[in-house]
Amino acid sequence: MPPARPAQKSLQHRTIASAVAEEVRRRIVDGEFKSGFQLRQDALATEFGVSRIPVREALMQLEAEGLVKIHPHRGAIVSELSMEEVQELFELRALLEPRLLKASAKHLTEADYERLSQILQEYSSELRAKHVRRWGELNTEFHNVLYQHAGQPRAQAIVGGLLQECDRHTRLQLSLTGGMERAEVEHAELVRLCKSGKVSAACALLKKHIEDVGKSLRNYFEEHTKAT
Amino acid sequence: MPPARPAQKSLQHRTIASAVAEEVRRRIVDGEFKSGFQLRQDALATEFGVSRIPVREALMQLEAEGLVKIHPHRGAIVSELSMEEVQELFELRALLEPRLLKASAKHLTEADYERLSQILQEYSSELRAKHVRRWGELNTEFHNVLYQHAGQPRAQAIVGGLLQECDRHTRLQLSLTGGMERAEVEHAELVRLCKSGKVSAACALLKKHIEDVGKSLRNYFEEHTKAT
DNA sequence: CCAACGTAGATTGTATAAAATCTCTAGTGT
DNA sequence: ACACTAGAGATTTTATACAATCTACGTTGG
Repeated sequence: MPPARPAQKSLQHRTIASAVAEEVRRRIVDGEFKSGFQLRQDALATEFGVSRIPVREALMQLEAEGLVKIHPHRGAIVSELSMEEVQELFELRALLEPRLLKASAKHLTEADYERLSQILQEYSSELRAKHVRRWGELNTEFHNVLYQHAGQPRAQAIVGGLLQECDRHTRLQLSLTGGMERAEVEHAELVRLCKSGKVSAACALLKKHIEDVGKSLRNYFEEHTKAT
Repeated sequence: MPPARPAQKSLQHRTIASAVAEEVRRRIVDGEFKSGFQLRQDALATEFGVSRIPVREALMQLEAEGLVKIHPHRGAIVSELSMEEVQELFELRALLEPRLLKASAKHLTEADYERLSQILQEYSSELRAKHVRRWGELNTEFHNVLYQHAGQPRAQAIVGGLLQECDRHTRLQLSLTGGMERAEVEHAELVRLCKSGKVSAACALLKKHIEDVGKSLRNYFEEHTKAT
């Protein structure tokens, strides 16, 4: 058995590029890299102790996900979305996610419900306020478990990207306005409806849930731009 | 004014990677690279007279568009979609495109209608049968012109990728069953409805159009797998 | 004879270095 | 003073070379 490798940055992945992508993605979603921030290949490569090739590839992957915008010969920045564009993300989610749930709900297994319960429990444990990052991870997994049996891999991939970006832009507002508590009760209700076979009711709730979060975000934005 | 550059492969682009991406994309959409075909970095690099780095980046971009599937350490192949997955693409289009048209229709300018007419005319010129490739290009531009004023850049980007893949899988069937003629008359009708302000009727037609092409493709597929 | 192992060849992934492009500033001429 | 050009520095893009990984086939041992 070879001794554990030096563990460059505690990143163990199939390729260095994917490891870098994961770390940079985390920082963007967590808000460490804010909108408009310039991502310089050299700086990232030096920090991670790798060459610039895998960094470039990581940035390209993140651009495909929409988190980064690359201008040829001018570098990459964390993508800046207008409120209209963020609203569009929520509209697309409200359109796509109920479809996925409708197709997936009846195929959810006992093990799936078990995992969903675990997630809901971890939500309600008191450490939610402390670890906003963990909350986002759980939120993503929650949705992925719900949709995994829809048999619509393309739609699920699209929704995955949308979720990630929505999370990034919702995070601040969520933690300030108590949106997380509300999301929790709605998520629990969602699982209850699915479990009892009321699929169309679950889909309607899901759609409303997404639309409400979007509206809430816009209201928050408008008040704060009017004030200042 | 500098004399036209050597023009390595008559590809003039901002970066070599994007030029390679465009050429490989064309070959995939045109069917020169069929589903499952292995895209070897070295072979492509040699053919284009470039190094493997821009080829790698081109392949990554194509993977983001869904045309290529990359397996780490094992290379890239032209993505193989099951009929179910192709049907999913059409379902997503049927869901998204009417939305885009609804938002964009009322903002279409005189110049836009001019361009749409040009496209329709080139459709009906008799060279359609000869240049299936050109038909696909026109089809893509037709939809892009229609949706450009929707103010939904993300949705339009998604639809752009979907269109490309649908084209690739529809092309053979279209040219054999006379689907192109039918598409032409429906496209013309679509423009007429938009121009006369009947937006919701146009959206309904568009949705039906997309769904019908999907069904037609599935029927064609089922007959040909039963026969053999 | 069959299965597990290991090595050779091919292919991809990464590092290093050179080339191309962009940005910003200083200088030049009108 | 102002616009325009030239060039230096910084950054990205591409080429070349090396390392890591996978695949296939032959070998060995049971």
